[in-house]
Amino acid sequence: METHHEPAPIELGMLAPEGDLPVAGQAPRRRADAQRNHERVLCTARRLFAERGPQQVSMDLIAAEAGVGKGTIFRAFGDKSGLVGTILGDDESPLQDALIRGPSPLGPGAPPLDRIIAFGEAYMAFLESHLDLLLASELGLGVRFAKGPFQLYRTHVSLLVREALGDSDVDADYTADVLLTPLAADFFAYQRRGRGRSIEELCDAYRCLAARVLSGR
Amino acid sequence: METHHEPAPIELGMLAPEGDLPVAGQAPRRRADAQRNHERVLCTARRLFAERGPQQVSMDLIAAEAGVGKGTIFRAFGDKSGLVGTILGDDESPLQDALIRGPSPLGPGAPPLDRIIAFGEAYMAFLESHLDLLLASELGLGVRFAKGPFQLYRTHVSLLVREALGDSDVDADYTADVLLTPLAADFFAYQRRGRGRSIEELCDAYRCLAARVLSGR
DNA sequence: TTGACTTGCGGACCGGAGTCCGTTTGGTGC
DNA sequence: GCACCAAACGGACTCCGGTCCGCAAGTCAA
Repeated sequence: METHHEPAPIELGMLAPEGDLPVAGQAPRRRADAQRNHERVLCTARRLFAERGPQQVSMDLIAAEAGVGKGTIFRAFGDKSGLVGTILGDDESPLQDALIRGPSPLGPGAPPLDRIIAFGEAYMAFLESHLDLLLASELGLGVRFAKGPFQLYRTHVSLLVREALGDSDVDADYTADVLLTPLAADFFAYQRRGRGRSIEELCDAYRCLAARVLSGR
Repeated sequence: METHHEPAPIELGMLAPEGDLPVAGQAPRRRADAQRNHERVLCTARRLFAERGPQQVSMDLIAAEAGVGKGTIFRAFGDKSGLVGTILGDDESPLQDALIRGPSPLGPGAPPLDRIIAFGEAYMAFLESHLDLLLASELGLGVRFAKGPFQLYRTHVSLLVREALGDSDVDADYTADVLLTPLAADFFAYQRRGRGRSIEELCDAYRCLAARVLSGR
C-alpha cells in the first residue's frame, strides 16, 4: 500500500494516481522513524477500533498503545477523522478501482442506470461492513461533502446521471447529490439501526428510487 | 411563550399542543428560580448565538453571562444541541402549525405533490435564516433523525407520499426520508456555501426532484 | 567521522463539553 | 414563623480533541 502525504496533514485524496511524492523531480523523502511510527499508529488504531469501536477509543490511548506521542499522530493524520479516513481509504480503494476499471455493470460498459444501481449496492455493502468507522469519520458538520472519496463518487454519479438524462434540463449535479445521500453513513445507520431495515430492503428501495429519479422527461 | 419540559432534560417535542404540564391532574409545578434561570439562559444564548455564531459560544460563557452555574444549563437542556434545539423549536413552531392548520398548499387541501413542494420551499426559507443554529443542533452523528421536529416532518411527508403514490408498491417511508435529505442542514449548507447555489436554484431543483420521485408507476 | 541542518518527536498545555455532589433555596404543612 | 424536604444550584472536576514548542534524532555534505 502506498503511504500518503507528507508536508501538511489532512489528506486522503485518493484522486492522485499513485506514489506519495508531490510532483516529479527529487522526492522529499520521508524519514525512517516517521515511516515506522506512521505504520505503528495505523496498525494500533485499526486494532483498537475493531476491538471497541471508534467512539470508545481516544487519541491518547492510541498514542500510548502505539508508543508514540500524541503530537505525532496529529501531525501525521491531521485529526481523528483523518486517521479514520486513512484507514477507510485503504479499504475503499478496491471499490474505487472497480468503478473505473472493473467489469460491468460496476465498471464501464453498462447503461447508466444499471451502473448507478450497481454502485449503490456495492457501496451499501461497504457501509454495512464499515459503518462505525464511517460514522466516526463524518463527525464534523457537513464535512462529509468535502472529503476526498466523496468527490470521486460525486463525479462518477454525476457523469452517469448526465448520461442517463441526455440533454434534459434537469439539474444533474443536484440529482447526483440526492442519489448519494441514501449512501451517507448517518442515513444508512438510521435506516438499519433506527428503523430496522434489512440491506435487501434498502437495496430494493434504492433501485426503485434511482429508476424514478432518472425516469427521463 | 410557553416554556417546555420539566423532569428529565432533552425535550423539544413541539408535538404537544401547549402548556408545560404533563397530563392533567396536579401539575408537578416548576420552581420559581428554575423558571427564571431557564428564561435567562435562553435569552442570553439567543443573544450570544446571534452575535458570534453558535460555534463560537461556549457553554461556560453562556453560564457566566446568564449568571448561573454550568450545571444548571445542562440540567435544563441536556446538552448544547438541546439548548440550540429549544431555541430553534420556538422559531419552528409557526411552520409546524401551518403544515397542519394553515392555508393551502402548505396546509391541507392541495394535491400531495403541491404540498410537498410547498413544504420544501417553506423549510428552505427556514434553513436559510437559521442555518448556523441548525448545523449546531445536528452535531451528533445521525442524531438528527432522532430529533423531535424531524419526526413530525417525516410523518407529514410520508403521509403525502402515500397519498401521491396510491397503492403502488413503492416504499413510502423510504421515499419520504429521501425527500427530506435535501432539507438537512448539512446538505443545504453544502449546496449554498460549498457549491454556491442560490435558493431559487435549490427550490427549482427540489421541485423537479419531487415531481420525478413521485411520478406514479 | 563530524558538524550543520532539518524533520519529526512527544508530552505539557489549553479550551470546551459534560458530570458530580455538597450546598442552597423555594415550596409546603404545621 | 418554623421546620422539613425535594428540587435546583453551581462550580470543581474529568475527559478528550487538538496545539505548541523545546528537544532529539535522522540525513547529508564535506
